Amino acid sequence: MEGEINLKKLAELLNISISTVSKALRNSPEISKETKQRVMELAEFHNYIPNSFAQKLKSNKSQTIGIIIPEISHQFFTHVLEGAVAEARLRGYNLNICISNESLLTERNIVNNLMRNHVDGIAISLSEETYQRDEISHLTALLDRNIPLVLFDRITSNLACDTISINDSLNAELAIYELLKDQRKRILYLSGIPNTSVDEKRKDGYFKAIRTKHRPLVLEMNYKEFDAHEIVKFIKSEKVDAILASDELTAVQTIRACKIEGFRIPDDLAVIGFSVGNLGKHYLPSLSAIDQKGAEQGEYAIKLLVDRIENDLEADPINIEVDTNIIHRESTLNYAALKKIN
Amino acid sequence: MEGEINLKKLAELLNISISTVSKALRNSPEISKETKQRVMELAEFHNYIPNSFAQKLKSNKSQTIGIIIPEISHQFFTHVLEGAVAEARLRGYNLNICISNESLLTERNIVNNLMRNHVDGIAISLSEETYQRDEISHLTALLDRNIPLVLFDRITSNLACDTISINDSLNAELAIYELLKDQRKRILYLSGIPNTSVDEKRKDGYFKAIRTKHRPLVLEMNYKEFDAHEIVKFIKSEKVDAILASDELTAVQTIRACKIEGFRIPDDLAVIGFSVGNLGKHYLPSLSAIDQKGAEQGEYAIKLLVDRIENDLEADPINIEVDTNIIHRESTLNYAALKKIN
DNA sequence: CTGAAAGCGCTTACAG
DNA sequence: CTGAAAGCGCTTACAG
Repeated sequence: MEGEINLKKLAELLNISISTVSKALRNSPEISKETKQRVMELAEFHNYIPNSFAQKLKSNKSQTIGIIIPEISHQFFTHVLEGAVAEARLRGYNLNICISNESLLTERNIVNNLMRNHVDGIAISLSEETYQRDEISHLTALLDRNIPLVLFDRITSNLACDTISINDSLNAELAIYELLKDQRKRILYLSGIPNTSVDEKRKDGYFKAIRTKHRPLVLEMNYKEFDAHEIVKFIKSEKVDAILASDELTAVQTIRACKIEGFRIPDDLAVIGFSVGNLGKHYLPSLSAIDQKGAEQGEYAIKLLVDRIENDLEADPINIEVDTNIIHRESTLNYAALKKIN
Repeated sequence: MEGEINLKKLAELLNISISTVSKALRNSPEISKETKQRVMELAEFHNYIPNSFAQKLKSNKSQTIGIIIPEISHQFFTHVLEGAVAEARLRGYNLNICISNESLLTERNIVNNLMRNHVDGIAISLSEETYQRDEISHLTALLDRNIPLVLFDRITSNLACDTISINDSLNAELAIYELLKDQRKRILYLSGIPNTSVDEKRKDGYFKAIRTKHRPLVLEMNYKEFDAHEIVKFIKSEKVDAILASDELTAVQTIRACKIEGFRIPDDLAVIGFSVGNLGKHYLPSLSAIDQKGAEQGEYAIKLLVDRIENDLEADPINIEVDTNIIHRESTLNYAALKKIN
């Protein structure tokens, strides 16, 4: 046998037509039992795999969904992938996982590439650069071509498409209320992922909650350029006694810096961060955190997309808000209480 | 304009033949400058994107590489992805990222799917189940079809294909020598990822180094079912004074459990773990670790694969061992020394 | 320099 | 129940 086995070769070997082989393999009711069996057996024997390019060319459907995440350092996005992978398998779609590395150019190239590959739909969490520059023509191009698009987590309201997110603003607000209830008076919002929709919303929620009570304190410091010295200086000079951090990496790096300086967590300084991952879960003290429901966001993104693809939805964009909650852990309990728990 | 734009429609609009349009777009020297320009302009105007299915059907090349990782909780594998993504982009290949979730069945489905999609090559780190049951027929099937295959990190010698790895055994050995030099006498090898090639090799290295000096101590405990109580009990009863952990999650969970029990790290207990990620880097104490060079492994895997695909290599399998080293951090230094460093 | 024709490997409406 | 034929959208050897 030279080259790959295909329908033509199977047909020749069986002395029947290509059409019959094709129909037999697809278990068409047109074909007799005996023929089907002969065909199936030979196909099995030769390990026949249909050429998907030919099938896709014919059907013009790729049975593939593209998912674009902006980065992969925060475990949140790996949770999203886990949810998306599971749901895609369930629904019988391939998942094409892409990473934009927070770059608009890369994101654009990815989208073009996915279009060239005729994906049936795309789920995306916007890159920092895309959001900051509000350059979304590569995404409107998708909508123009009627390719279903779902934004998750890092979204924008400038696109008429489905979205999945948590209520970032409300969750920040609730976190601040908890800290206020604990008599914290100098509460800092520490922004480690500037230029993202979620950061802005979290900041908004913080402002809303804090304004009635105290003067707001905001510090912006990208988690990639975390400066332990600067953060400690700020906390000391502003007498910060609690922090709401925009993300897990920022929260944990802050706890570390402060513990080295002799701060007791949570006694001297309480910390809550957005996102639950291994980093915060296993830290000592473990990090109190707002669960962003990564797996659910990934799962719902695929669900929505498949429903759109298969035309099970109304035309109007759907905006899903995933329910969430605060996980209370050691970084907001005091050690006395902790002793009793463990 | 109804439906998608394609060569035929462009040709009609321009009143020239499909062949000429095709050649013009591929910038063929056969075509005149003027024609090329007319074609390019119209294509641009209509946002023409060639149908990749048709192109791939014709060329029988997908320009795509599949990469399969077993899980995504350990940051090591996200490092691999980062390296692979960058190298694939550089070489002009698409990367199809897949996750087997440590399941043989899933891994097999992924491989079949990648085959159906005619990927030009596959890079894989074996799932736990695949390795444990030594069920590799889905991978030999690739070799039978002359589809280039590269194993990375979690490899097996039962496949005649290229491999990328670090010297797990030697690195474990060296780590133990360091602990011995520090006068540690009761050194435990803590295995959090049982049934993987890397775990076995690390254990081998541990045995090799420890045997001449002390009685070996091995404890197997999957990182997913980490039991703080049990580990502490073991450490106390065996008077363990140092640990080599097979992975970062296991190492960090152990440090946490022991610190809560009052152990001073590293004074009472020194810890080294395989793999460098944010978890160990930001911990307090930060985790001394063997760098598994995730990004390099991903990068080399793609490099090798592309070289194979483009026939730039000899037939014999190539086994690359990536150089690595121990990152000395706080979990193996004592705090007095640490004070001076910071 | 341009174009007609064959072919990549499938699927399916149609004929028998 | 089986098969001949057209077509999915490209590329390219060949003819002019």
